[in-house]
Amino acid sequence: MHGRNSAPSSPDRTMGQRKRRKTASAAHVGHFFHSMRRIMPSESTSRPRKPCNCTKSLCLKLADIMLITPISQNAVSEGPSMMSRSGDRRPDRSCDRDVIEGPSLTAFSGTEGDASSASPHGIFNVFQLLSADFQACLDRNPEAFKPKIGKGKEGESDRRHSKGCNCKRSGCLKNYCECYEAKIMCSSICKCIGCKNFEESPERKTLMHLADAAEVRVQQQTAAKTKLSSQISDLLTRPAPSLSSGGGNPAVRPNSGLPPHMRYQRTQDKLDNNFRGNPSPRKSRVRAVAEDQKRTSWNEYGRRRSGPETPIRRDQQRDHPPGQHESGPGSMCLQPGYRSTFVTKEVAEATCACLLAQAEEGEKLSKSKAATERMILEEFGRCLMRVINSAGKAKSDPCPMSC
DNA sequence: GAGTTTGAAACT
DNA sequence: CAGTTTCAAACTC
Ligand SMILES: [Zn+2]
Ligand SMILES: [Zn+2]
Ligand SMILES: [Zn+2]
Ligand SMILES: [Zn+2]
Repeated sequence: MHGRNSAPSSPDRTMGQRKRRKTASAAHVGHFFHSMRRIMPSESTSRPRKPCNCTKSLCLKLADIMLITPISQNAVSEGPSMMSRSGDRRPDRSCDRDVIEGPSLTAFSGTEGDASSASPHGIFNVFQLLSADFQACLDRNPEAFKPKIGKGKEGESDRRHSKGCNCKRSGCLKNYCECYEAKIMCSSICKCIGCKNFEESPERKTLMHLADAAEVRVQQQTAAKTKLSSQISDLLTRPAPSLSSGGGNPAVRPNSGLPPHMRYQRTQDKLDNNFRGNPSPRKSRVRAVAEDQKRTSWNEYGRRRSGPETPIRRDQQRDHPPGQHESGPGSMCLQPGYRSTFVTKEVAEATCACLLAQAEEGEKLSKSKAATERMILEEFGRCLMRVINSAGKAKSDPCPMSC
């Protein structure tokens, strides 16, 4: 049935008559092995491969099949049924691209040794219950199970494409190129035209640098987001601090463990300062802040906050030593001309509206001043969370606030 | 998401 | 071997 085939260059056409001429090719096999890697997680770090989307290529789609049916139940007589489609076309290369990194044959052959030494027929013995399509594949191409690119694990010299690429228009610097996709240089066996994928290629170096920079950027972004999230959740879970000197539990130190710009008392100072120009003793402070916001543009607001008549308090002086920018902490989006990617003017306004709503709510419910301020701060924390989540999704939603 | 580009493999 | 066809993935907008 699977006797050694003649030359690979002379395909056997007799078998095609009985069961639709479709050939399980090296492409199929590559797909097959990567499918098996998902099923048999013998490898330490075998990231799952995305299943292919072949529809017309006679791809066997073993990823799906094997996940449903145990290998032992894939009767050999049912070979044709394993074919995904009944077309009469050749297999496609796409699945073959999966084989670039090379499957770990030891996982299937049960033999020790590296992948390159595993014999195709050893593999075949393990899976002899598989369909005749695989037998045909092996017969047709004894090299089918050999990875195109040596894994080069510790040894690195064998990291080269077994056949070389034939790129003509990609410069071998896009993933169209199998060499580039495998993160290796093109070699002398490549027949590419206009290749820029060699060690000294300036284009290649530029590309590598860009990729590295992008990677660093992503890492920094992730780290910053994580840190900010933890800080905010810390704030939200903190017990309500006392605002007045005699009010709270003396054992609690509300400011401990928070960076200066997030300490509660400091924030309270900001509220006070924001409001200092309009000191109506009758109104509650939060109410006055709200009214201030209502009739003041954001630019004016920001400018006025740092106006000349602002009384400088001692703790503010600590935060803003001479020479530092005059804008208060957390007010970036309020600075004239500053444009934040995520804290846009709309976001800032929406945030203030949310805070105002909390202020009014607190007043309506006759809450204490401390309780109302606490509500406002917690609302602020929720607003920040929304901004952070919105930024994480990197959507272009102009206003992540939903209040 | 739709449309285009690309190169491997099958085929002639 | 070269040229063509076919295909799904990579890429672009
Ligand atoms: Zn496929
Ligand atoms: Zn190439
Ligand atoms: Zn190459
Ligand atoms: Zn090349």
